[in-house]
Parts: sequence; C-alpha cells; structure tokens
Amino acid sequence: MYNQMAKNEKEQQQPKQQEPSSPSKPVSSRPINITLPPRSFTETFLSSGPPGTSGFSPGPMTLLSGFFPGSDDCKSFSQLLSGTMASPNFKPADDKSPAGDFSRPGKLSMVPPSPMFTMPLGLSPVALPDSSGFGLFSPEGFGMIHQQALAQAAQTDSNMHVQQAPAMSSTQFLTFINNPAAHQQQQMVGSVTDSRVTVQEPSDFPRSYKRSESSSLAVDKPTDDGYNWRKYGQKQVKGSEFPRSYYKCTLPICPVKKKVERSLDGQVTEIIYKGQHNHEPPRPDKRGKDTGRINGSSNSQGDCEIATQFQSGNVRKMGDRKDQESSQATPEHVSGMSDYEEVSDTETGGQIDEDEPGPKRRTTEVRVTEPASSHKTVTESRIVVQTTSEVDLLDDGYRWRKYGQKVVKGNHYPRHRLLVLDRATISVAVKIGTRILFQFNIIVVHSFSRVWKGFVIENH
DNA sequence: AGCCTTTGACCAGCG
DNA sequence: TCGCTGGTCAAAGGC
Repeated sequence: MYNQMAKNEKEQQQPKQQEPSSPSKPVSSRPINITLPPRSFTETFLSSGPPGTSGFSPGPMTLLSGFFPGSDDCKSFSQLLSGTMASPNFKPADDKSPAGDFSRPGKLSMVPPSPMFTMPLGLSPVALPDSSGFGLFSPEGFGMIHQQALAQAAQTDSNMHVQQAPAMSSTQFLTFINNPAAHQQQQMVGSVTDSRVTVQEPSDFPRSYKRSESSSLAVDKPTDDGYNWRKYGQKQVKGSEFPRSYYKCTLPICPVKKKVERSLDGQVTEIIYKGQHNHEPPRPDKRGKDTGRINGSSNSQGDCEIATQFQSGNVRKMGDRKDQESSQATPEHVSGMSDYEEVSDTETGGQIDEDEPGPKRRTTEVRVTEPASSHKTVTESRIVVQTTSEVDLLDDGYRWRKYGQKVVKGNHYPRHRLLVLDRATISVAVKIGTRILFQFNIIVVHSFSRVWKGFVIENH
C-alpha cells in the first residue's frame, strides 16, 4: 500500500521539480501558460483614492484617518488592528473606539467579532503603488511591479483595472496578520498590554526587507514575516495546481507552522499560518535595523514609530520574487478560532469557488491568499471576502452585486463574493466589530459586461 | 559545524 | 476496513 502511495506521491511531486524554490535553480523561466481560472480579483485591487477619483490614493493612513475622524493620535495599522484581530476574546468595541467609526454608511461591515478576517486575493493591499506618495505600505519593488501592471493595463483592453492604495502592503499585511496572533498570544500570556500588541510588526519588516534584498534566487523561502522558518516538507496537494510547502518556525519552542503554495513562477498563491508565535520575531540584526525594541514600554507613540518604520521599510528595495510573495500575498483570513466548526456550504452562489478542501486537522490559522498572477491587467472584478459575518457593499455610489456567499468547508466564516458592476473606485473597509482591520480602495477603470459562471456582470 | 532544503516514507484523519 | 489525502518525519545533501 505504501508503495503505491509513495508512488502516487512521487508522481504528484513531480511538479516540484519545477518549483522555483530551489535556490540553486534559476528563477528564470516563467511558467508556461499558467492557466488560471477567471479569477479576477487577482489582479484587481490596487489603488485607492477617494471614490470617484481614479488612481490616486490618499494613502493608507490618510484613508484610515478618514475612518477615524476623531482620532488625532498617531495611528499605526497596528493600532488599528490591535484591538480587532487579536483574539477570540475580542470584544467589539463601541464605535467610539479608536479604531474608527464603522457606523459610517458605505463601509464594508463585518459584524461579528472574530479574530478571523479574510481578504480575497485580489483585494490584498498587496501591490501598493507608490503613486500616492505614501511610502507607507508601499514597498518600492512591489510598487514598481504594480506600476508596470498599471501601465500594461492602461494599454490593454482589460475590462477593468483596479488600482489599490490599501493601507498596507501584503508583506505588512502578512506581518500584520501574524501579529494579531502574537498579540493574541501575548494577551493570553498576559504579559503585554493592548497598546503593545502591535509592536511586533515593525520588527518584522526590516528583516523581511533584508531578506528580500539579499536573495533574488531564494524563491523557496517562506514569505518574510519577521520570523525564521524551516521547510520541513513539500507536497503536491490535490486540487491545487501548485505544490505546497510546509514550514515551521525555527524556534523549537514555537509551534507555529505555515503552508505556502507557490505558482511555478515562484509567486505565492497561498499562505496559511497555523498557530501563534509564542515569541517575538528575531531581531534583524545585520541591517542595523532597530527593531528589536519591541518590548520595551510601548505606547501610542511607539506605534507611531512603527508606522515610521514601515515607511522606511518600504523605501527599501524589494525586487525579488520573495518580496513579491510578501507583498503580494493577500491575507485571506485571520483566524483565531480554536473551536472550529464545520459549516456546510450554504447560501447564495456558492458555485464559484476556489473552495479549498478543509484541512483535516485544523487549528488556529491565518490564511493569506494571493493570486498566482497578481500583476496582470484586471479583466474581471471579483472580490471574495471571507469575514466573520457580513460583508456589506459600500454605499459609495457605485454598483456592486453580491453574487455569492458560501461557507467553505474548513473555514469558519462564509466567503462573500462581490462583483464590481460599475466603473468605480470603491472603498472597502474590513472590520471586526467596530474596528477597522483593513481598508483598501478599488478602482475599476473599465466597466465590463461578462457572464461569469452564471452571473451576468452588468455593464453600466 | 550548523542550519536549511529536498524528498521518499510514514502517519493519521476521513469518507 | 480500505483507500485517499494532507501533514509530518527524518536521512541525505547543500550551502
């Protein structure tokens, strides 16, 4: 039996030969025609700006600030997130919370409190264009890529082009996602205060950038999120076009693992974090980055510093694939749930789905999904948001159609599928409870008409 | 020498 | 119970 299994497995692993991960292998070849399903969001989202504007984003903080009219304190994403994703214990704060006013109409609303938060591939803050002038959350390298994509988009007949100016880069997002866990842990341990929760983020970035710069070939490295990972396995998973790599946090005492799927060209298509780090990210020593001081006393000011660090980090070069991974990866959901409930498919339009087979053994995990080809012209606008509950289309004057919602097996929360139905710039805010977790804008450059798996995307 | 990746084998959950 | 499948182990080799 095992022979057979091994045999099968072996066959399955054949593709891995092509995995661009091996440092010794040239990253050269671009995958040959990776046929991706018409998943649009993939390439979507990328810019931001006030609704109605196109391509000019106010930048993350600016955008965010809009949500926090009453807060003049320096707010870092960390701050924004600190109270939201943190833990299962999270309790919705009142609207007065620094997180912002979510009662505002037109904001994406995620109701139930939960540590889980999902973002569609395309929705990731991933490729943040530098255009906005906000270095914050806008890795240079990625920005370039993105810009190229934009240029391309402009020259093509793509139906739609989405620019994004989300609040953070995917890398940051990843970190950000990761941190909540850390935060959570910290809370559990009771060793840290809320204000400090996010302090770990900054430390993550420097390292990430460092790695990014140094390795142009090490495609197989796990995404840089500030922690060190050791690959302990790789396997071709059924239903997935790409091999999945398994990583463990190198710290023996740390139970965190993550699964990373990469397309043939090395881009991360999905990252699933499992567990929570019970330690702080290693210090990025070599670069003289000061990031270690996360533990000291922290306060709002500290968070401001963090934001600053993010900015500086973004200035750094991020040119290789690995960076792209980080920057492109789109957090799809953050789960802090330990009590997992399987819910069967339900609701509307579950038909379109990149449903993933439910993991057999599930624990807390954070999923980050990214389109295999995230830098292409957007031809469709589909957004999948996996949230703790409801996803409301922003009442921004543009048309959105919710075309589906589904509770994917293995996921605690339903995925909401949205279609952009109009030429528009859409601001989407993801929140948990009353706190904003993430915000991004989507600019639809071209309207389109298309039949999509049974749904007609109307042209307006 | 130490750490990491690779990779075939093995384990365990699930239908 | 069996087969499938995802996840993990661990030896070997590379850096």
